[in-house]
Amino acid sequence: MSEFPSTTITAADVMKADCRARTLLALLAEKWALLIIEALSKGPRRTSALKRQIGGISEKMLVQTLRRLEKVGLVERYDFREVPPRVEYSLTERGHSLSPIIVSLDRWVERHAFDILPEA
Amino acid sequence: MSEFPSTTITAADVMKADCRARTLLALLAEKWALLIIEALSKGPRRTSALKRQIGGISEKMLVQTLRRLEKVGLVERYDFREVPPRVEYSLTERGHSLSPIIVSLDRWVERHAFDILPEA
DNA sequence: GCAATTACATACCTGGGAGTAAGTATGTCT
DNA sequence: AGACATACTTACTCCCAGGTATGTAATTGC
Repeated sequence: MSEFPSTTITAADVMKADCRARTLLALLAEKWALLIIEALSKGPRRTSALKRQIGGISEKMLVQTLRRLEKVGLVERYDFREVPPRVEYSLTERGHSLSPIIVSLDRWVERHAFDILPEA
Repeated sequence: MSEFPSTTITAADVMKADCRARTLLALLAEKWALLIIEALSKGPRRTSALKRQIGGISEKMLVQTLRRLEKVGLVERYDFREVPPRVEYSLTERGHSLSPIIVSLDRWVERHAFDILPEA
C-alpha cells in the first residue's frame, strides 16, 4: 500500500473508479432494474409483455428504468416503426454477461424469502 | 420440486411469496447492504473497521443496515462486553451462502464501471 | 366519425432512504 | 478531574425514487 512511480494511479483515480462502481451499483439496485434484467434474460420482450411478466410495475417506472439500462449499454431497444407502436427490448452482449449473476441472485432470494420473512 | 397433495398453494400464496421476495430484494438493494456483505465476506469485522473499509458510510447508516441484515439472519453480532465497547460482525451461514453471488456481482460492476461510465 | 391499440410523456405528490450533527454510556489513562 | 476511545442513539432535514392519473400520436377497423 505505497509506491507511486512515474505513471501512477492516484488516490483520486481510485476514488473516481470507486465512485463509478457505486453509481453503477446504485443503478442496478433501483427497485425494478434487477427484475427487468431477469425478465429479459429469457429473451427479447415487448414493452407490454415486460409489464405483464413483471407484476406491479407502472408504465412510467418500466420505461424510465429501461432507458437507464439502455444508457449504460445493458439493454437494447428496437423500434419496428409500426402502428400501433411496436417496440422490443433485449439484453446486449454486456447485459448477457451480467444476467447470470442477476438470475442466481434472484433465485437465491426466492429460495430464502420464506425462511427469512415467514410472516406477512 | 412439485407435489401438492391435499394442501395446495393458492394464487394468494404465490403473491405473498413474491411479495416476500421483493421485500428481501429491496433490503439487499439498499444503498449499503451489498457493500457491507461484501466487506464481511472477507471475515469478521469490528464496527469501526467496517466503516473504514467501506468508505463514505455514516455511522448511522452502517448500524442501521447491519441491524436489518441481522434481522433477516444474514449477519451476526457479537458483543465482547468490554470497555471501551467492542463489537464484531460476521456473516451467518445463510450470509455465506449469499456472499459469493454478491462478490461476483461486485466484481462485475468494478470490471465494467469504467467502460460504462467513462465520464465523471 | 369514433373507438381501440400501444408505447410512451408529463404533471403532481408523498414516503422514507439517507446525510449531518450532536449526545450518551462507561471505563482507562495521565 | 478531565480527555479519550468506541459503538451506538436521536433529532432534524432534504431529496428523489416511485406511485397515480391523465394526455398524446398515428393508424386500423367498424
